[in-house]
Amino acid sequence: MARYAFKDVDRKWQQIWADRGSFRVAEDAARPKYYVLEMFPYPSGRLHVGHARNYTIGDVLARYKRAKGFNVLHPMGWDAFGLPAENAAMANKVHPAVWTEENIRVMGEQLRLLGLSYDWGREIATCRPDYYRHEQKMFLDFLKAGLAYRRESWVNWDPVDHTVLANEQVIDGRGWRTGAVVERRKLTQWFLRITAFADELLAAIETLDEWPDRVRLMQENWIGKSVGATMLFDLVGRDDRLEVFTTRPDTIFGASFCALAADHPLVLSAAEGDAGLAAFIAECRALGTSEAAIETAEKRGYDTGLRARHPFLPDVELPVYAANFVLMDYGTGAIFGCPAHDQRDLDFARKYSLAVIPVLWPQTHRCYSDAEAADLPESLRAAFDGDPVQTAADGATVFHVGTTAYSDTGLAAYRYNLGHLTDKPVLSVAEAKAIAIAALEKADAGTGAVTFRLRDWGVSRQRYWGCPIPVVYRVSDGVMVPVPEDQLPVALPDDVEFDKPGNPLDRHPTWKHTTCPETGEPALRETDTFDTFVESSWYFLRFCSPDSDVPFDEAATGYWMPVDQYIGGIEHAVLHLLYSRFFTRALKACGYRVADEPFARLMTQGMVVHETLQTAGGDWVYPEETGERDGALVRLADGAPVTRGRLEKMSKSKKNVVGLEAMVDGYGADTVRLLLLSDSPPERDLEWTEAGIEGAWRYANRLFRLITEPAVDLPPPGTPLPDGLSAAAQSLRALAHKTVAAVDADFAGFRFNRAIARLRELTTGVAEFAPQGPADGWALREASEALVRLVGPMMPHLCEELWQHLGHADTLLLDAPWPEVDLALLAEDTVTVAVQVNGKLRATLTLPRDVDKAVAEEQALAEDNVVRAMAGKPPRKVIVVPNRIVNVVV
RNA sequence: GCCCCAGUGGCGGAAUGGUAGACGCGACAGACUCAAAAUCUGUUGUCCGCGAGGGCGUGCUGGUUCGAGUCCGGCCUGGGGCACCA
Repeated sequence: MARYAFKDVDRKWQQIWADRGSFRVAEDAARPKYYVLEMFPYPSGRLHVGHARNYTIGDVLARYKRAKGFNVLHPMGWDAFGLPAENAAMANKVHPAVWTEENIRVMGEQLRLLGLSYDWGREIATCRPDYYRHEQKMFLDFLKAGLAYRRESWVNWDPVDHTVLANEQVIDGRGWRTGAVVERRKLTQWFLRITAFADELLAAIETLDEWPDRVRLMQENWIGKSVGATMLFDLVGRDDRLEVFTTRPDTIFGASFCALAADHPLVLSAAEGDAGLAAFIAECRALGTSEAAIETAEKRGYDTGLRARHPFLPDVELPVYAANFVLMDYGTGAIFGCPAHDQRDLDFARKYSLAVIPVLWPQTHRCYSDAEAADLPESLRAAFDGDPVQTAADGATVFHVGTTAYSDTGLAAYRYNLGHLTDKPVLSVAEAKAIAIAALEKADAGTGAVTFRLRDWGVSRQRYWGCPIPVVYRVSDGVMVPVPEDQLPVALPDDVEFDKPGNPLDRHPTWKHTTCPETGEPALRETDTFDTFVESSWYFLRFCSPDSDVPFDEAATGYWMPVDQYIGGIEHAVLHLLYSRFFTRALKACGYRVADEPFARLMTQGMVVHETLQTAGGDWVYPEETGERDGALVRLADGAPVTRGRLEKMSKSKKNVVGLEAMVDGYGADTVRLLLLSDSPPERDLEWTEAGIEGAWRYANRLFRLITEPAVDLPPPGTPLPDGLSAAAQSLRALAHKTVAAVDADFAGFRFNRAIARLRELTTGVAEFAPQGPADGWALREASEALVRLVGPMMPHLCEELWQHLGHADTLLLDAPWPEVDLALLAEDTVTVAVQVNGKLRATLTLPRDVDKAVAEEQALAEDNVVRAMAGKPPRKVIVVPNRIVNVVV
């Protein structure tokens, strides 16, 4: 049995592509361009099959577009700065640069094993000075344009290591290395002014109509535009006023308290005379900086003793709480609480026994206050806890807020006609908001306002392995001075130690000591480095002109940009993609010529997941550490029983990684590629299984044998269509042409799994084809070539080999055009029509295409099974959908 | 807590509102073989029936429709994101 020698074949064609420079590209105004980009990887170590999925999808598209006549740019590089390199440095005493470059080397070799059509001449690594010096230049431009600035901001602080922790390094509120309770601490940090573009970034989402809806929605929510009002409350016994932001100014008459972030200046000053409050603030700070941690914590507050006067009801004084659920970064860091109409406020009010005052309710209902509700039967009161709207025993509809807030927006009855601000008893919430805002403005107690959830992008990191921020601080007066462009790059020093915690740049004996470029006086360098998202916010521009002396050559980006198809994980749906969209706009504001939107089309692929193995104690176990004993799976080292756990994303920590190299070594690149494309639609997670790779391997061999052992001698390539094709040959032609059309559509829509299913059907069609006469070899060649050409983007090595086998000695499959579809072969003469009785299938009919409706109806009603199902009743109605279905309603 | 996504045979999945389960995996039976592997052929949602055929079936539950896996409402379960992981 002939097997395909994948090792030789893979090596042979990779060598030929490399020798011919097949994947080198340059701008060519005569041809349409297509820029395919997969999110570049962090060089973490070895590639596993999960990485390979992303690149395989991109490669299929790149090869497909090339066959369709496009000038395809398909580059690859390394997102090479980041925390893991420093962790490795601490754990293994290896320099981050050495560790990273070694990983790049190994992963580059592994990527090459897959036969990906990259223009490797454009490879970039963001940790190299010839990349990051351009980033420093752009930062200086941002600084000049006012798009970069410094202010104080909170970080997670490990009090034992004296180091800043990433959210990832905070586990259950404790530092991952020291186990010490993490604090929030304020540092002066650099920010990029992404909020300057908040409205623009939000509005332009509408133009991204080739992005997945859910990514667009996530970005919208992230930017989080809220229209509402800022309000000013007089503070009892003080001169200053409290400013709060609200999206529901119409509920001001239901206010029963104010709540401030624990770090609000008013809280901090109140804490000076209140040890309990100071302790409360400390507790809030121990929650860390992540929103998830803050929002999932039990809602708690502390009465500051301050009292805020209601802007419209001078007699009403609201208690002012410090609260752990109010975020200092959002709005003004202060809210008023209206418990009846906000669930979180209600939970808080019930906990601290604050008033719950409904101000609006469904217009036809009777509203009960807490006091009135107390007299109601227990059953009805309990019902209000789930839903404020209930039917009383006498049939009346009543309204009372128990433990569920009423936050519907629509037409509503407003208590006191919104405090006599209007004559109308019934208003829409939108009208009521406008009335409340007008009244606030008239009373000089507030104004309409828009707030965004989006915050400016904090880019300072107190770490070594990142791009240095190119500014210095003069020692004499502390003035910040940008490093002049001609002194770039500010390069990282090589001689650093990781034996102590904290930022090695800050500890370095000499690096930070320099002179002021303006005065020559002693100065200290900024020792913070950039967030690694800064590098990935513009790498797609650098790929267009990777050797340019400027950040990017505008002629090159003018030709290649935008990226026509961007491919990456959904985990980047917000940050990376939003930062990149911001970067193009910020660059434009600095005078660079660049399109607003960097990525025209986006596809987010799912993860590759794999079975995990775990002991009862929860230890993850490598498959090779286990064995069978007495019919049970155990860990060989200690005999502990091992169970198959759930499917997880491949990761070192879960010990479920399937190495790419071993799979390519065992089955060849094309078999691995086929499995990654065939088993799931690309957006969904894909389970890697042994059975799956075996199945793909069988197909590779089947295809190899099919083409290398044809049922009949084929005419030479390019022979014109002969006369006298048999009926079997005609139907093989129809199948081939239908498959081309369908695969074309599948590729365009990223339905690779569907395309492969169709190609398997064509494979079966070719295998089962029995030539009837001398002319039939022509149809077999046509179908075989179509099959090889169509499978080619997915299994490029094997198909090049088969293409050669089909007699194409001089031209590569890579450069062969996509097959043309003969539309005349697609139309079928007859169709199968389903016949239903009352929606249930009772028969199928074979009818001429586009037959008259009356004929279809007549034949349907004549079917035995249809007659039986109608049980002698006359048809009340017959629906005929041409070429599809006849539904008889009786 | 907030936001998002997904639930279809034993498994991965297919199905412009129109024949649910394409294609593959697995399983079972058979062919080839001394035997095994590989390969090839057939069967395979489930229940009733000798058969013809029929009942049930796309997480649950209501609705729209001649017709719902698909559209709408209410749930349930699982997964992802939440600003210093990349």
